[in-house]
Amino acid sequence: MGIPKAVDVEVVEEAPFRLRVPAQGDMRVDGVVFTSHELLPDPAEDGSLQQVVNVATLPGIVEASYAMPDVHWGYGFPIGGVAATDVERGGVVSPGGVGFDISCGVRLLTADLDRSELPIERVMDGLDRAVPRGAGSGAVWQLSGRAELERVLLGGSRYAVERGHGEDRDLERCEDGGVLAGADPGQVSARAVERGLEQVGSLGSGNHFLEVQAVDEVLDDVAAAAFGLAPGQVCVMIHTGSRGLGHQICTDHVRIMDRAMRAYGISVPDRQLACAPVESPEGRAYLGAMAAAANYGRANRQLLAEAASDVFERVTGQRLSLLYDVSHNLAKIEEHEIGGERRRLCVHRKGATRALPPGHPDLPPALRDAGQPVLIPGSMGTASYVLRGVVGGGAFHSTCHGAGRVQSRKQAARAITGGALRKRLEGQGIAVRGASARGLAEEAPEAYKDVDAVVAAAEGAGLCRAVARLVPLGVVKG
DNA sequence: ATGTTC
Repeated sequence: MGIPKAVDVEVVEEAPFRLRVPAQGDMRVDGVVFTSHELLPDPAEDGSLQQVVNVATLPGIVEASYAMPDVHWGYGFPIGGVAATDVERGGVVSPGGVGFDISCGVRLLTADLDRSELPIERVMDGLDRAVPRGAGSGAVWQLSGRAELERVLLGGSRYAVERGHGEDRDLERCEDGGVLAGADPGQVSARAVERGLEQVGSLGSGNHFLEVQAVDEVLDDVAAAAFGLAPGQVCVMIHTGSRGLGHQICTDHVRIMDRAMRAYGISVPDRQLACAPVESPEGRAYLGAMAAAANYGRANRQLLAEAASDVFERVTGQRLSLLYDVSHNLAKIEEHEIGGERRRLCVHRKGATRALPPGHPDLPPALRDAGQPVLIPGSMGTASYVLRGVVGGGAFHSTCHGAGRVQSRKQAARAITGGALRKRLEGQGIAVRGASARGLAEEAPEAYKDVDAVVAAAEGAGLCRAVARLVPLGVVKG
């Protein structure tokens, strides 16, 4: 990824948890980072602040190039970045603004059980057998060919439910009702299809996980009651995305846009920011393929949730109930007010979560008064959070997505062995299943920011409110 | 994140 540029940018702390980088040079808007100086990665080692500056040069960008408190270095755009472009005024879409794991996201399910009555080892043994994971193949579904895969790409979670994996109520609890409109399977390459055929209903590797958790602390009584969360309650959190299919789609369309940019007269300070106007053949092609990958990721989480629910039913007699499913890697066409006018924007959220405020019409009735649940997976062995959107938030109704890395995978693996980490987690009473030693070491908590501090910064910046803090009882890792 | 280097 190269060496970070010596960043010579002015950073003004204009409010608590709000740093501003005034526009200079080719920047069309300011940069705004919702964080403190303490949480901001060291510019000598991490290029994310320079990436916030680079994103501010994109054609059609409005308001600001935003970054969340968990910001760190990514491909082109920072992870934790939010950028919106005005579709009718030459605004671009950039695959790097979504990332390689298109529609990576989180689903949280609740069990009507207290942690004291959960036979955790038996549940974990069941999950160990039921959850396909790791870099290779193995999945809940085996698709017969392109025709069947296209039903997944068009139907997302709804298709999984139609096939008997879940119930209609689940779809109300999914962003966009479980299906992102505008999917165009014709823009998905043969290679992406090939990679996708054998991975629907699989966890993957890296920071993806399935955790059994318990509510440690309720921080907003009213919203927690609306979400069905109580102290001691058992939950299941699933963090995964669109696997090799989404990765291939990103690769394919970065290449297409890299070649097309010149024809549109677009120049960017970093090739990884390859982009095209939303209203161009290349822009539409990417958004159609991206929506297809989003639906694949949603079906993936739906299938894994059903597999986990089957395990809970066998072991405890109780099925799981879906609280919410939301992505943190997506570009969406949304309407927002800019300078007193409703504008159609392409909102890129990369390692950032949509956080709709109470009363928003896109929320289902059961969640409308409380606001959208925002699901924040912590690093392994640490807390996770449920947050909610707030009226008057910021960054086009967005907030953080997780703890955010501070060490590379290589650095983390050098610092601790997988065996030592497993022992430590088990010493903390956390059951670990099926993780490779290397994979475990790469995900060591010390490789991440403190999720409590990240959430405090997101709240302090006024982006969201904390509803509940969850702690892990057992983790299934790829 | 990723058939972890087309």
